[in-house]
Amino acid sequence: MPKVTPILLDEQLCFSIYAASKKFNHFYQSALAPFGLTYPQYIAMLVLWEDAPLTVHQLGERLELDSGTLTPLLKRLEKQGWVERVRSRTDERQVLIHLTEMAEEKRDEVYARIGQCQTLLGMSNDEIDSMMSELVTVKSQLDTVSQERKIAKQVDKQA
Amino acid sequence: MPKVTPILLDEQLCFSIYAASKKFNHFYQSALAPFGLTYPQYIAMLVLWEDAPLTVHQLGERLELDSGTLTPLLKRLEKQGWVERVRSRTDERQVLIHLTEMAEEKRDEVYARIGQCQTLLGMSNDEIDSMMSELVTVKSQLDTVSQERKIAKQVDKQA
DNA sequence: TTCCAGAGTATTGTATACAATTAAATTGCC
DNA sequence: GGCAATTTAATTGTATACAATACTCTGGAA
Repeated sequence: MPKVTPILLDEQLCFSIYAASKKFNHFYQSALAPFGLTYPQYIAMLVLWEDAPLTVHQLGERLELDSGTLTPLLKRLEKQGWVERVRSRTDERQVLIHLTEMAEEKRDEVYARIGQCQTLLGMSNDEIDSMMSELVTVKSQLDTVSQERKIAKQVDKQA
Repeated sequence: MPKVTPILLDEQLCFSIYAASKKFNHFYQSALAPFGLTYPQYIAMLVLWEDAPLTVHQLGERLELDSGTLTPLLKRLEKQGWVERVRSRTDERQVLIHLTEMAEEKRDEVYARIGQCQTLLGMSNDEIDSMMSELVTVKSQLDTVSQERKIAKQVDKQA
């Protein structure tokens, strides 16, 4: 009997995404070094530059992160002067994340820096569009399958 | 003057990859729950099932991880009975990662489990191939740009 | 032989992630 | 109005990642 082998293409796809994600992370970290921002911190700032103030929960929905990740991340952003965490008066459960003046002032600098670095990537809009739509497919498949914790059940049904 | 905006497509591409990577991670974690393996642990096992024994360095090259990540990961795999870490006799600097009997025995079970779960993804080989080749492009771009720490220099040259 | 540059691994420190739990505040329902 | 269920953040515990450093070992040069 031949060796049982896993579906290698899927493996490789997953690993490629995993590796690309790490590389992007490093790329942004280098690009944003002058500002001392990590990639997760940067995307949090991006959302806030659009829509601040937001609650931790609202920010988490946009970034697909929970309070276990965001609370310490936001504390670090606060310590570095980018945001202020303010307990809401109308609903004391909520913490509103406000931008500081520094954040407003540095926004265009950060945008410009990222813009410059991204041009180094040299991907066409078509290439990007195509990848994005495929990634959306993958993500929604993964959502359907795993978000509802159906994996075990479905596999067990097969057995 | 209009607001300066970053190159949103690139942002979205990066975020899509970042989010997809996290979802894949969770997907594998659920699928492998019966074995108690995380995704990074699983890909380490995959490589070892192909080629054990390997040194930490060799494993790290395949997985694109350094000893700072691998050492604790491998210690956990050892504690759970999947591998043995054996200091090489011919070169005392090296640590050889061997598979345990349990690992050999469970290999096909793990493969089968992943095979079952992956069929739930429902992507065609063509779709997967196309994504992979695009991801390889992105990764090599990121390698070229950032691996050699050229980002700052190149941007500064533009200024 | 001795010394030293480099290789290989481990450790330390910082920053994510996320499941699970806790704690506080609010809402809904009687 | 009073209390249970829900919502929202924070906390705890585990597991990656990775830069920077430390430490040991090896092989070659003086």
